[in-house]
Amino acid sequence: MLTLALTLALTVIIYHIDGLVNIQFGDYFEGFAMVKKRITMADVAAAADVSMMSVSRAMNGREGINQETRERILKIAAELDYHPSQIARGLVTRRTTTLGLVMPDVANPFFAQIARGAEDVAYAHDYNLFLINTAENLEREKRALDSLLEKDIDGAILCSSRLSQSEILSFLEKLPAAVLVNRELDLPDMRVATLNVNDCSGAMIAVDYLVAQGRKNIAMIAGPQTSISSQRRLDGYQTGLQTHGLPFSLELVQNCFPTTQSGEEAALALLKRCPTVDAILAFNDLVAVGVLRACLQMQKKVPQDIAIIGADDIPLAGLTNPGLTTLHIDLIALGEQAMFALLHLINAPTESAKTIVIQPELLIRESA
Amino acid sequence: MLTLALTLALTVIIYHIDGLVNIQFGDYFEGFAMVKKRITMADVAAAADVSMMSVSRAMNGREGINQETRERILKIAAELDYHPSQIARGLVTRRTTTLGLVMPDVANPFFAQIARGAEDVAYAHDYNLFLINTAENLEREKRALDSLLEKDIDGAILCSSRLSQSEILSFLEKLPAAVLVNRELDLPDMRVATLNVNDCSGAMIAVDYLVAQGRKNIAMIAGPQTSISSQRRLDGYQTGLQTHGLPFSLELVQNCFPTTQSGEEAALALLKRCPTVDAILAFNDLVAVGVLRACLQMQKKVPQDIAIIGADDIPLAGLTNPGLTTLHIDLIALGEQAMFALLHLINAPTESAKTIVIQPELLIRESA
DNA sequence: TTGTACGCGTTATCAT
DNA sequence: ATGATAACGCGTACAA
Repeated sequence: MLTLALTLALTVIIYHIDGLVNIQFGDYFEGFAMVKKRITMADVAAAADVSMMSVSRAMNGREGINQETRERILKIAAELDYHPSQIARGLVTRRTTTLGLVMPDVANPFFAQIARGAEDVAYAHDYNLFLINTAENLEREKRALDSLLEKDIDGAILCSSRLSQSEILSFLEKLPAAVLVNRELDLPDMRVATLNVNDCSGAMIAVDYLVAQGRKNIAMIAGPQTSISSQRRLDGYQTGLQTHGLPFSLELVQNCFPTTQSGEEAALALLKRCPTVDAILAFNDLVAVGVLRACLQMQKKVPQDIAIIGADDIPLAGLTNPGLTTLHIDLIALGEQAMFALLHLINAPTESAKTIVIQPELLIRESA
Repeated sequence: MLTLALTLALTVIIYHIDGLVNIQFGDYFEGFAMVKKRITMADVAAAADVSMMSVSRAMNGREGINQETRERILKIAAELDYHPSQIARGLVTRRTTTLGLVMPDVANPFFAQIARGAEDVAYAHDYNLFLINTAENLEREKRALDSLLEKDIDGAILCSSRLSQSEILSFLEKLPAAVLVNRELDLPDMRVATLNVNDCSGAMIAVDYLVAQGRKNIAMIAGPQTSISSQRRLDGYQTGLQTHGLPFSLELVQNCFPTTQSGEEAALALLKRCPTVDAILAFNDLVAVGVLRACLQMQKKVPQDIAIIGADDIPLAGLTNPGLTTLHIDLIALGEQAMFALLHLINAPTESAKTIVIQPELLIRESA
């Protein structure tokens, strides 16, 4: 009964294959649901009474076809609502106009902004983007990368990858192109660009500023010890202290996870351990907000008693009270740049690896 | 010279096709870079001295193959690091284990959280997710959906789609399954589930609470007029006022874009127009933060002079000072639920459309 | 300018 | 249990 009722609405196309008459229904079943049949190049060719090659040439804007026939074919294709199967095309061309975007967590505004910028540029160039969350989980990252490879992506952007150098390399060698964000490459590869924030310099600038403001007891809430950018910021912090003849002590450094919650706990611990601290450099803005809350709890006025400087300038940084002084980088632009670099590698291969470094700028609000 | 140097490192595989001897290099060039050759099923079959069908059966865990041979093939496949081409498989099976996630803006924490939840579940079920940003641009949304269709996705989640009902329907009929978030469907379809927040009820609850707190002049900063959820919240707001015998006036409603900036401007305009307002219902938390800033500017104490209630409970809501009282919904869980619903539609088709409604709960912090 | 034959890597069908 | 062959929808190479 069901079948009958549905069948009535079907269009029937009759065409010849190998001398046989084939009757094909316009729609087919998928589970209990009816999916509109996909129009193929053969359908268009039949309707336009030309060969599939002419349709192919017309659709892809290739040479070697009469302008009239091209327009006629295009018109018919549009009428039939024909959309070429990228998957069939990919099988033969080995290009899928599909890219991978791999990051620890899209819910983290830092990465969300990057994703936004990257997707915008990808869209503008007719590429689709696979979103992968690794959740900082190494196994998950590896499995996800394999799945991308199985889908024949043309390239990928890896953000803050946890993979070892050799794991990264073995992934990259199966890919036409890739961009590494927040990660460096030991062995330069002409198919791989790297894009890093100059965290070290940023931290030094922050220390300079704090010293100029008369701060003498500058502490740091660092990120996870595995985080490359945290290591670089710690470096800059130490160097900054040295430059100004300030003593460095491990007591002044507290690690935490890159969350507000964890930042708050770390700051609380730090402030109890070193009550004389008058400035705190935070791993990033999320952590800085945690520090802000800790100060509030400890009845420390910001910036009077304690100055706070964050990093990244996520939107949240401009919304706290007091507003967060932070090391600004344009994250959406960063995402765009990463995608530009990737597309460039894919479409106009260079001879040497590109190394992009982004310089953060101190954005002074109220917290320092 | 270059070619020569590289050629030395290549593995050479010789096999027979149609009686011809074919020599194929282990790697090939893509631009100037060398991509490791993809191992195919034929390679594995040759290495294991079986037919491709046996390899297929072994890899897919199908019946009809000797346990010993299966294990032998699997071992060889692993040694060769063989990964089946999902794209070739998709061409024949019409299933790509690929889904679409369409939203206005991943950089908006509301959607970022949903994306996070959805990706987690998709990953757990071995699906890959295409991320699409529409930027609230109708043309872009349509083009992006077409590109997804061309890539043969198995299904999609559409968040806050701007498409007309007929446009949505014509998209859906080409898809095996879909989930609509923040959007309803006129015509029930067994391949489509809808997932909506009960915004109307949420707004009513908020009004109830404000009235119970003694507020008498409750205004609303609504979202864009095209936003369905804004319309629903406005509905609840009006009904709530009526229930308590409070007068409704268009003067008390101000529309804005769903950003903090725009919310701030709208609140400023509203407060100048109606200085006696003692409570504001905001379209969402982003807007509510804008309202908070406007109050700060106008020297109005929150919640003493003015109470503010937001919506969605994005992470930011818990970080402002004062903390934002808001209509809480678990956004990550929402994303998970949407993805569960989609996978269910794909793998276990139901007979009737599923309509999921999420009930927000008032989360009282300090702003009201 | 247009068309034919074939292959991309896999699964389905039907033999054996 | 295993294999040969034909699709899937398209582009490339070459022929007409």
